[in-house]
Amino acid sequence: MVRDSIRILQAQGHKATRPRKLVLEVLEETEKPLSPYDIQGILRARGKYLNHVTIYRILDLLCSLNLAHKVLSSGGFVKCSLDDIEGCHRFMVCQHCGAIQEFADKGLCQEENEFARNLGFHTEYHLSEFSGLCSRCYRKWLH
Amino acid sequence: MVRDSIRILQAQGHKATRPRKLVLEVLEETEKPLSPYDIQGILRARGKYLNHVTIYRILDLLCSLNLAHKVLSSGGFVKCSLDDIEGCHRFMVCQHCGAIQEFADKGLCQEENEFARNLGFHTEYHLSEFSGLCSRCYRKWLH
DNA sequence: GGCTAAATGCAACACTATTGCAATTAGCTA
DNA sequence: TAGCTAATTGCAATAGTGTTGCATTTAGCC
Ligand SMILES: [Mn+2]
Ligand SMILES: [Mn+2]
Ligand SMILES: [Zn+2]
Ligand SMILES: [Zn+2]
Repeated sequence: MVRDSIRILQAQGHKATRPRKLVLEVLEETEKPLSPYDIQGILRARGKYLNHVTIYRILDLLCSLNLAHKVLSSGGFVKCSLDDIEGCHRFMVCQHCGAIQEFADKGLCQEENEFARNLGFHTEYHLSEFSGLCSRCYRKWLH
Repeated sequence: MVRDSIRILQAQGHKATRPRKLVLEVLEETEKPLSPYDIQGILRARGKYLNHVTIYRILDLLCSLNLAHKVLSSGGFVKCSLDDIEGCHRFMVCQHCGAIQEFADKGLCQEENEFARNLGFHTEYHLSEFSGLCSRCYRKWLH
C-alpha cells in the first residue's frame, strides 16, 4: 500500500513528495515490471509530468529501502510485496501475461547454500527468477 | 575450448571468422563476466580491432547456441562451461574477486518446480545467480 | 508564514545498444 | 588455386538508457 511506503520513507527521514507518491501509486497498481520510462509514460498519460532523472532517483531510493525491487530478467521495477528476506530475491514471472509474483522460502535458501558450500562457495545473496506460466495463463493454455 | 566452439559454430552452418575466434579466445581465458566493450578493450590492447556492433552480434550468436551466457546480475558475458541443462541457468559469482562459476543441479530444479507449483505457477525456466565468496577468497577472508 | 535542507527539473553528457547499407571474406565449386 | 556468392563485418547514424552538476522548488519544521 502506498500509504505504508510513505510512512516508511518518512520514518527514515525522507520527504513524502508528490513525485514519490506518484511513482508509488503506479508501482502499486501494476503487477508487471516497469522501466523508469514506462513509469514516466504512464504518468504522462495522466497529465502528470516527472523528469526521468527524478524517477531514476526515486527508484534507487525505493530499492535501497526494499520498497521496490529491480527484476533482472527484464530490467523493470516492481513494488516489494513481502516482508523482506535478508539476502534473498525471488520472483516468478509469467511469460504469457508478464505478471510477476515475489516469493521467498527459507528451505530453498538452505538447499541452495548447502549445494554451493559443497562446491566451496560461501553464499551471501540469492537471486532467483523463474519464468513460466501463472496459474491463470496455465489454465487457459490447457484447453 | 575455442576449438570446440568453432566446430559447433560450423556444424550449425556459421562461419569460423577471425572476429568470432578472437571473441571466443577472450571469453575462454577469463573467468569473469565481460561486457561487449570490455572485450573490445582487451582486444584493442592486443592490437586487434573489432567494431562493437560485431561484438554484440557475435555474443548474440554465441548465446543463441549456448556457447556463452549473459550474467544478469552484472550484464556481462561468460563462456558456457557446462553441457547445457535445458531451461536452467545458474551461476555463483564471487563478490570479492568477480570470479564466476556455472553450475547445475537437477535436484534444485525439482525443488524449485515443486515450490512454484504449490503457488500455482508452472515453471519453464530457472535463473539463479548466487553471490558470495569463492573458496579462495573465503579462505583469505577467514584470517 | 518563513527558514533550510532535501528533492526536483533541466541541460548536458556518457554509455549502451540497434539499424541499414556498403565493403569484405569464408567456404564452396570448378 | 582462382572465382563466386552468401554470410559476415565495419561504419555511420541513430535510438535508448543512465548519470552528473547546478539552479529552482518544496516538504517539514520552527
Ligand atoms: Mn521484497
Ligand atoms: Mn551453459
Ligand atoms: Zn500469466
Ligand atoms: Zn573470489
